[in-house]
Amino acid sequence: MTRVRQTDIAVLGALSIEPMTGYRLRKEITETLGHFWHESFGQVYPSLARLEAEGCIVAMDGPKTSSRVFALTEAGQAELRRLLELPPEPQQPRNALLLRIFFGANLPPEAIADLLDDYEAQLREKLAGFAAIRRQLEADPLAGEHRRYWLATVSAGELAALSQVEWVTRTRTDLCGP
Amino acid sequence: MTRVRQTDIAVLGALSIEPMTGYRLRKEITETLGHFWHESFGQVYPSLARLEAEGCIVAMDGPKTSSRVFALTEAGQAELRRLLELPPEPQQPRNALLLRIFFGANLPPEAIADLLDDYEAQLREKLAGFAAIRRQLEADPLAGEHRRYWLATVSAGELAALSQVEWVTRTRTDLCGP
DNA sequence: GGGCACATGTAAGCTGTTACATGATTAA
DNA sequence: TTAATCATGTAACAGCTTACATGTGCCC
Repeated sequence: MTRVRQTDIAVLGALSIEPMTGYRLRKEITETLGHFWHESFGQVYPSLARLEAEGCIVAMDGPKTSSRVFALTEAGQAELRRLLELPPEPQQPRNALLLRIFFGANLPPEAIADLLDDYEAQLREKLAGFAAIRRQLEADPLAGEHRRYWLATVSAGELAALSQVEWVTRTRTDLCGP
Repeated sequence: MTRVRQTDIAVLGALSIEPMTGYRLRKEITETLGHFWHESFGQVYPSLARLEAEGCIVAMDGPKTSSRVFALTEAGQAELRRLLELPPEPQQPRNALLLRIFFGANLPPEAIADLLDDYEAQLREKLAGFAAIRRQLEADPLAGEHRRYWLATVSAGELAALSQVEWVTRTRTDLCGP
C-alpha cells in the first residue's frame, strides 16, 4: 500500500498536454494550476528523473544546448490514466485562519477584524485572477477538448472564493460588530 | 525570518481553554478542530516538550501515575496572543480532486462521474457532521465566551461544503451529461 | 483476567521547501 | 554588455506521518 506520488500526476498530466522542459513544466503548473496546485523545482526534477527511469517519459534534445524536452510514452499515458482514476486520498486539513478564529476569545475584536479584512482582500484578488483566467481560456483556441475541464476548475475556485467572501462578511459583523 | 510553528498555536490555544494531558489535547484537536485542523502524536509531544522548555506551559501531576497535565503560564498566554495576531502565511494549495478534473480529458466520462459522486458523498457526510457539532455547541453551557468563535468556524465549514455541493452538481452535468 | 481507553514517548522515513551552484540564451 | 529569463540540478533542513515500544487504570 504505497502512497501515490501526487507530483507524478501533475507532471504526467502536464506532459499529456504538450512535451516540455522541466523548467517550463514547473512554470506552467504555477501559472495554470496555481490556484489549486503547487510544485517546487526540488520536486519536479527528481520526479522527472524517476518517471524517465520507469519509462513513463522520454527526453529529447531541446532547442537549446543542455535543455531536455520530456514527452509521455505510451506507458506514461497508461500510468496517468491509472493515477487519475484513483480516488484522491483525503488530505489532512490545516486552515490557519480558522485556527485563529477558533481561539479568537484570546484576541481583541480589532485583531479579529484585521485578520478577516486581510483575508477578504486576498479573496478579492483571487476572484480578479479567476476572471482573467476565464477570459483567457474562453478566447484560447488551443484549449480544445481540455477547455471544459479547465473551466470546471476555475468555477470551483470562483464558487469557493465567493462563498468565503460571504462567510467573511457575515462573520465580521457577528464577531466584531458593524 | 523563522517560520511560525503552527502546531504551537493549536497546542497553546487548546490549553488556553483548559489544562490537559498531551493525549487528551490531541484527542480534543481531532474531535473539535477536526474539520479544519490536524495534529499527530508525533507533533504534539515534541511541541509540548519545547513549549515547556521555553516556559510557555507548566506540567502538573495528573490524576493518574505518570500522566502530566499541562497548563498555560502567563508567558504562554502572551505568546499565544502574539501568534494568533500574526497573519496566516498562505499555504500552498493542493487539491487532488481538481488536479484530476483538470486532466479529465484523459479519462472516460464515467470515471469523472465516479470521482464527483464520491466527493459529493464525502461532502454530505461532512454536512451531517457539522449539523451535529452545531447542535452540540448550541446546547453546551460550558462553551461560554468561546461559542460565537466556535460557531463561526462551523459556519465556514458548512458554507464551504454547501458551495462545493453546488459545484459538484453543476460540474457533473457539464462534464458527464444528465 | 481480558479488553479497552488512557497515556507517553521515540525512530524511521517520506514529502516538500529553500537556498545554493552553475551555466546558456535572448533582448535591451 | 548586462540584465532577465531559461534551464538543470543538489543538499540541507523542516514538517509531518506511521509504526513501534511501553505501561496504567478501569470496567466487565
